[in-house]
Amino acid sequence: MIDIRLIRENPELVRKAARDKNMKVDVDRVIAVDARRRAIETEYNELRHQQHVGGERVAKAPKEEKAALSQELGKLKARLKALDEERVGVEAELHELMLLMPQIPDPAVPVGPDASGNVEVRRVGTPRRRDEFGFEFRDHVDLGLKLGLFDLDRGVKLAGARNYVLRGAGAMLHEAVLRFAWDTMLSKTFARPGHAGEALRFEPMTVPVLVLEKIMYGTGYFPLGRDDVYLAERDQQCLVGTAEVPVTGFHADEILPEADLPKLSVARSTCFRREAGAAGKDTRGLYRIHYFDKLEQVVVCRADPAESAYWHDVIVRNAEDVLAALELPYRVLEVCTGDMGQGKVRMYDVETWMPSRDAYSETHSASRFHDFQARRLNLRYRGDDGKTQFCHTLNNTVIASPRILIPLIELNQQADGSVAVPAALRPYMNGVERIG
RNA sequence: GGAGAGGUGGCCGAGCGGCUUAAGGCAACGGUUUGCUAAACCGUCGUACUGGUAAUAACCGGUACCGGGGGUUCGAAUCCCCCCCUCUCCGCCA
Repeated sequence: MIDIRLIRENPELVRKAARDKNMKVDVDRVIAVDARRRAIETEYNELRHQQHVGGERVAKAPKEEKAALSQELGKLKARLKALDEERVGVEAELHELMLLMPQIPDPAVPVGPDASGNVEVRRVGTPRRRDEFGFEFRDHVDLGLKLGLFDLDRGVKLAGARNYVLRGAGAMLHEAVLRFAWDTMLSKTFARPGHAGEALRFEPMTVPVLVLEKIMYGTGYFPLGRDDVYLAERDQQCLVGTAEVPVTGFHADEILPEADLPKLSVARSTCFRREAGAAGKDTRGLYRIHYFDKLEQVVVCRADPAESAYWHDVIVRNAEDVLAALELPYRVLEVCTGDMGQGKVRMYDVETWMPSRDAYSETHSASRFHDFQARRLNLRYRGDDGKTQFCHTLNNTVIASPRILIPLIELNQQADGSVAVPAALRPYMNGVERIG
């Protein structure tokens, strides 16, 4: 959500944001509905005031005058009721329209139509192409099936297309990667800009993966992303596509003391995605699947763009540290306006090299929202000056598996068909150095 | 799932049709007193929208909000209906 005042005072800014983000929004309609809403409210308030004043007169009037006065006031009721009914309709329309308004991207974000407009920021590690292995390259599907790391057919039998079962060393590798990511996150300390002495840590937490719709709206996944979400309609709950949703929503409808900020949280969850718009795309293997596990980092901080930017760098770096420790080549991309999504101010994707795809492919996504989610979630803090403000929110993947197993398996394959376990993961694999 | 009790401001807790934004207490903040701390005393002490003087500052006023929604009434925190949540007991269960 953006501030309605921004639309009233600077509609062109919002129109441009929508254009740049490839979104269709009706700014004029918002302005008109908002004006009507305020007119209704003014009249309604005025009539209610009359009613209150009149009501007091009834209470104090001599008995014989009460009936006449009451009857007189009764005339207000019809108008008030009509006004109230119109207000409900107008507010509902305004709310619906506001849910569609784009967050204004940072001026530094490259303007572009889609993923083709994304800009590479840096590249770390050396990608290895399939013909550079010195033996016959196998992709993760071949390797995984041969080594018994997962079972795709039975995953489909159990749950339909894009489902799978990790087994044996594959299941262990999955857990190892996640547990390694936990430990990496929890071993670090952080300080706010200008507070060098601080030793803030990410707080580990578990969260519900089945949440109420309001949290989906609050984090910006509804209404526009609804098609990609599994619904448990009987209970009016939704399966989350990321722990970002419950973690960011954790303090919804609260006013936090400024001293409690920033809130640094990290949570693992299973993530459920319908992949509604992706029919026929990435159908091979473990790349695009309906469920996976992900460790997610979330930051809730003061409404300060500079601090927000600072934490954005921090969470990108955290992800990079994990990839570097796993010895995986990756690049960081600045995502352009057309590819960044409704609520985001700025966004970086991290793409890890996957030889089978002959490309860097998305494994992480780091987003900065400013107060977009906080407004929807009603997530505020009370500043040291006593004023309440909406927080800023950010999030990034720490690790998502099994997608990350694709480069991990493929890049560590040996001539004999076995897969070497990177040193960082061996402690989490009971010391196993080689699978197969 | 069944039966009962209950949901009021940061917390505790009165109110049970008008004079209640809501007593009282605690916490918090400002001040007086004070060698310091404490105590005592005085004051402040919700959120949002909105009107006026006015700068989105300050002040004065209005409206909404006593779990959520609807109803009765000139008027509802207070009465009625539906829903949600919490607690206790019973049942079931990892």
